[in-house]
Amino acid sequence: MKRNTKQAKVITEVIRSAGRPLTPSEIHEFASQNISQLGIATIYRHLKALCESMQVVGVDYPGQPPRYEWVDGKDKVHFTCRSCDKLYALADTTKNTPPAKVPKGFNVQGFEVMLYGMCPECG
Amino acid sequence: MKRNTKQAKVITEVIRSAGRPLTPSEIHEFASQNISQLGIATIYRHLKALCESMQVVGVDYPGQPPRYEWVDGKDKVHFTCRSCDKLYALADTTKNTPPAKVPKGFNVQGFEVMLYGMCPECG
DNA sequence: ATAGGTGCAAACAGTTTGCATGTAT
DNA sequence: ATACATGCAAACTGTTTGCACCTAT
Repeated sequence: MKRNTKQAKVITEVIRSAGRPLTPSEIHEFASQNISQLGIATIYRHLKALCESMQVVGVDYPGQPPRYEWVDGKDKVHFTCRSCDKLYALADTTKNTPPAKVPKGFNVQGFEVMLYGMCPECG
Repeated sequence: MKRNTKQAKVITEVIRSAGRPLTPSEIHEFASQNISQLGIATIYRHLKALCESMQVVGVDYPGQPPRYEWVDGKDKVHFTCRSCDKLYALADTTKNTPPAKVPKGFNVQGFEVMLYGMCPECG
């Protein structure tokens, strides 16, 4: 994706300004407010490219659709509410230290933490 | 799934003895060695039931197919190799303490850690 | 005997791909 | 001018469902 097209700008901006991980169809929905006729395939093509260039990262949780969020080097901790299924990005309080010891031979380059429980709204 | 059928026994045993998270088609493949004609739908039906009864848990990682593993109260830390894509279940060395602080109002009931990097075979 | 489980095939949802058209460079 | 991106629709993959048959209770 080397060209600075209208679609590229809008899709990137939607993900960057969301503040939380979005599903492909959420991204499509939001970006469509600026570009009618926007095809869902274009979303997937940009997501793939953005993931490969490490600007966007996927966040998966069993039983939920895959989501994607902008990488700012901070949000590696997520919280899923067991009641309302909302997914929150929390500040990384672990200071880039992997929160677990690993056996010899494993070389840890990055990590992700998923917490689950009850969010403030669900109590 | 209240009945103790041949399929239930084999599927449960495959997951329990695998020692690592398996994809639905891996489970199907292994269980088919004992039961020919085993339908993939039966795998999905049992996986759903086992997840609901908390005996099995899903492990998702972006870009990879969903996997399922037996819950033994220990394996909450996983390691994905960026080179060969194998997924390892590591011993939980965090002693059930969530490896991150959360804002007020969030009630953490459980957590999962995903590490990624190079495994001994690739590294 | 009967409620529940199974296999099969069809339906479904999410994602990817082929192709003709459009557009940034 | 040309190589790349887009929209559309068709193809594909993984998962779920409807239904007739089977089996553990």
